[in-house]
Amino acid sequence: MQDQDSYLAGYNPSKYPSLAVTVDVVALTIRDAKLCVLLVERGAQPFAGQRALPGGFVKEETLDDAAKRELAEETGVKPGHGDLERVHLEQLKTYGNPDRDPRMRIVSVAYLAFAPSLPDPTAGSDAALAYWVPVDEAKDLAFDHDDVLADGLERARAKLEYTPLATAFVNEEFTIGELRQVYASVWGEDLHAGNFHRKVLSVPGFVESTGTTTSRGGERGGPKAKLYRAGDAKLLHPALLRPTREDRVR
Amino acid sequence: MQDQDSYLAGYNPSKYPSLAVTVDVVALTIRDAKLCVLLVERGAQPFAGQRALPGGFVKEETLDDAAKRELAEETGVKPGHGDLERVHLEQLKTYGNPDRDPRMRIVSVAYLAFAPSLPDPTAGSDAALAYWVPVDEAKDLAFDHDDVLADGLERARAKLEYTPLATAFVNEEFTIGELRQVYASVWGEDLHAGNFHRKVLSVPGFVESTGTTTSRGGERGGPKAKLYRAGDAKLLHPALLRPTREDRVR
DNA sequence: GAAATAGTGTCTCTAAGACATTATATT
DNA sequence: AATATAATGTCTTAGAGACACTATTTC
Repeated sequence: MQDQDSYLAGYNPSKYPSLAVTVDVVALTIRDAKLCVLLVERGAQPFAGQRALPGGFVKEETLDDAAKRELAEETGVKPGHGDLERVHLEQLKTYGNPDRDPRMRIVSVAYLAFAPSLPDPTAGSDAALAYWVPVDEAKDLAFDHDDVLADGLERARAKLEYTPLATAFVNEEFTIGELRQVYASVWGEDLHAGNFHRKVLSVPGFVESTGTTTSRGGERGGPKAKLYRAGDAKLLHPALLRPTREDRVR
Repeated sequence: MQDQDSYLAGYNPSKYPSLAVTVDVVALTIRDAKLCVLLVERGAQPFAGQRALPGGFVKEETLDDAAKRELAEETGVKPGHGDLERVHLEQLKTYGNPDRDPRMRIVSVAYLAFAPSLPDPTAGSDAALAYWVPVDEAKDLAFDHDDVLADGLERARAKLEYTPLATAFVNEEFTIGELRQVYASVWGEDLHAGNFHRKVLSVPGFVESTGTTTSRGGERGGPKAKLYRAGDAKLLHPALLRPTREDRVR
């Protein structure tokens, strides 16, 4: 065996088979009350015609910056643009099985992004073949991206429970109903409107009132709703737990 | 911009500065009621004389296997040995800042290991300079390992709340008091014995009774304790939350 | 008016935590 | 005997969820 010291001192890069590090991004947004993921279409082998998560090589930059850059490139939204400022980005997991890419060894650091509804990438960007796909239609992705997406979805579902990240899916000002729709879309099950409302307002720092209301009621009736913005809490306490499902526990 | 397809097709490894992928392991155990981490001593520059997390280059193997191998090498416990079978290992986070190693770009995939008390590495292994250190004495580590350790500790503390992983720190058969000591050591605060006892037994699948008891009572008195083993739950429901601290929330 | 939604009220049940108590073992 | 620990009991309070209800808005 070698300790960290000796293997670093004796390392000669040319002795090792070449290896690359990429970032892949599971970018999630909500469109039409459905949770959607950003996918790109592959043109060439391997996996030609299949869809994949957006990603690319890591350059002379931090991993976080590489993920930000890839997301900006694929969505066609320039960094610095207001829309991207509000995107939450966090590292998800790293995938490095030797056979995950048939051509060479590629270690991919996956990121998870939560975004409010963003413009369609195809409109006015150089990301010709990127688009938002409802997550339940995102199957048979290239490489091991089915696994990456599944891990990203589970992380997103769990994070809604104990962090205020649901606010990353809505506009800066939002109604409690819109927030509830985020939970329903991500968790895939409806929540009781009354209880949800009371619960959200009772968690310290989750949301704070703007003092204003929407200019009109719901599309099919209902009163004007009060508007809120994200509060200063980093963790929800007490948490907002998913309806218990026995099969998640064992 | 490039989509994943074109950059892979056009990639020529020799064009890029060389880059290596390593795994580093935050291996935690409990010794003397204190949470300890496995560290190795560095002999050469950079960071000579400082301590670091055990780790090494990823070979022709999965990342998980690389972490298992490194842990076995540094602890001097052979894979296949009973002790290592019970070690819980999970991926923690990947660290890839361009300047984290002064010599070349190294992307390190950190792993987190929970182990029952293992033999001292120095005794009878080739890991001459590895030893267990109480986590509050593990400061000024080499590279960015202070950050890695901090992330690992926070992950461990959080995981005790909603998973049965505390059982990975104790023997196959254990008493409720031993389990409580794990929580106290990892969280750094004492727990109320009576309430903890009732709580653990009330969570379905957390522990199951062996029907036996310890052969003698506590060192300083007290009745023989019933023995338990880990149950089949993968998640604790309801969770065993840390005593609330306001500063964790904002 | 019919229908939908916002927001509140009420009730029940579970669970957390403070604290007390009993039993059993050790030195 | 003194002390420590295991295990259980009791009480209070917070919170989750079911459900009802009112008010307000749209079509």
